[in-house]
Amino acid sequence: MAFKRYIPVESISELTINRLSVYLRCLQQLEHEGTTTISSQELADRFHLNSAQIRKDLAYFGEFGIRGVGYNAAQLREHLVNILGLHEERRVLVVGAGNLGTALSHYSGFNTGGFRIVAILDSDPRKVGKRVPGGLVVESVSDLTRIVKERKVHIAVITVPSNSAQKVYDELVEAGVQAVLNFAAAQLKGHPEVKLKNVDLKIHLELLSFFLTHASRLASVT
Amino acid sequence: MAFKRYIPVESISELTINRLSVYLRCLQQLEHEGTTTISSQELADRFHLNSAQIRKDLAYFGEFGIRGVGYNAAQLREHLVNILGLHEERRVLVVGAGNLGTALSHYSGFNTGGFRIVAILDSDPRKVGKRVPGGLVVESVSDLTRIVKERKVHIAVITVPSNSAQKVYDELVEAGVQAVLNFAAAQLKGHPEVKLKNVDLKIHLELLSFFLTHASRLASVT
DNA sequence: CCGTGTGAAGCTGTTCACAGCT
DNA sequence: AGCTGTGAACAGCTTCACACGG
Repeated sequence: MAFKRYIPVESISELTINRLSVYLRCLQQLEHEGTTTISSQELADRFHLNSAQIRKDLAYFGEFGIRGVGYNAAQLREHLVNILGLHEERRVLVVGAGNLGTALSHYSGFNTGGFRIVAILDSDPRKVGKRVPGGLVVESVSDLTRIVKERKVHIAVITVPSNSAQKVYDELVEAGVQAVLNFAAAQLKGHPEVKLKNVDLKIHLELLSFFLTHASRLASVT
Repeated sequence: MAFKRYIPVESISELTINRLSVYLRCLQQLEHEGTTTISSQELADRFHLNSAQIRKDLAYFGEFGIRGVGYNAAQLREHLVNILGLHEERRVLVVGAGNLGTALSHYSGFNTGGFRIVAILDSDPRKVGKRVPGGLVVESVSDLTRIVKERKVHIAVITVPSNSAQKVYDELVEAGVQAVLNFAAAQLKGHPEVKLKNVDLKIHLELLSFFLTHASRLASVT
């Protein structure tokens, strides 16, 4: 572990972790622009963040700045990569070769910066054997357990219809994946030892719809 | 407006609105199973929510329950549809016919329950004119303004590369869209009168990576 | 008697403001 | 002199617990 951890991980909020990802993106952009040193205030002004919050978020993991100066951009980026565990390759399996699964399997964000999609599965025999954009060939969901074990899958992404999501989830856990990202609108249950993150894309549209309906004066967010 | 609003919309948190979407999904499932009446406690047990929070969230918008009994599932669903503004059709435009844009344009969640994708645009002449799964034909981004006006687009979804996101966003605002859902990893700025929601899919993978790295004892989350 | 609706309490997350280091 | 790191104040969100109405 390249950084000192000051407090137990369990007590760090997901909000903080998500912001670390944001800071990482900001630093990558700044470095790309040639910035070498940046203060929390500059970072905040540039990306509409709060400087105290940046300092507090970082303080959970160590002292990365120099008082009176600021942070070394490259160094801080490296620290964030380590904190987020992006220095080691994470092998990702996509289950469900529908629209979303196919898109994610060759979405650049899912094949860079520490992540690599190692397989895409589907239960539909007509899809199995077809090559998806990005180069992977769809494999059968009946080989799920074998593939998870052989390719040492860390993270599984579920993009199957909601009525088969629970079954897939149970198989994934049984096969030994360590974390699951679920895009199906289903309430998955039963395995507290595997980190599960549910993402509902429709919720964002419904939020916007709410604001359109009630807009007297609107405000930007996120 | 079919419901009474008790407090100003501006003071209702996005967290509450997002939960209303969740409650709506739960009710749809319950109705599908034949449930007609449900208490906040049952709803909470069934979907791992907090009953007081359900009641409080609903209380922002009216009194929908019957004391001593609970809520009528169909009625409450209808109220939520009204609150979220899903009773009127929302016309959605997707800008960017890459992997994600194409997937979203025929993702069922984006073409049901009040939403309808009316066009998908791209700047690449090789993509323009091609039919994407779902039936839409890719149109040129140079027709953006005309399409937004003619088809009365309410919501735009940005799935273009991050370096062209700001340009697209500015054009969309200029053309008169009312809300924007941005999937590009870019800090969009300049138009507080248009509701903007940023979604970063990679952030979820990075969160999972963090937990894999630091897992001593893991916990499930949403 | 039971479950909603809601003030009040408790908790979590954010921001302030400054001591301390460079 | 200036910016980090951080306790303390503040704000916002969640949960409790019970009065009230059906």
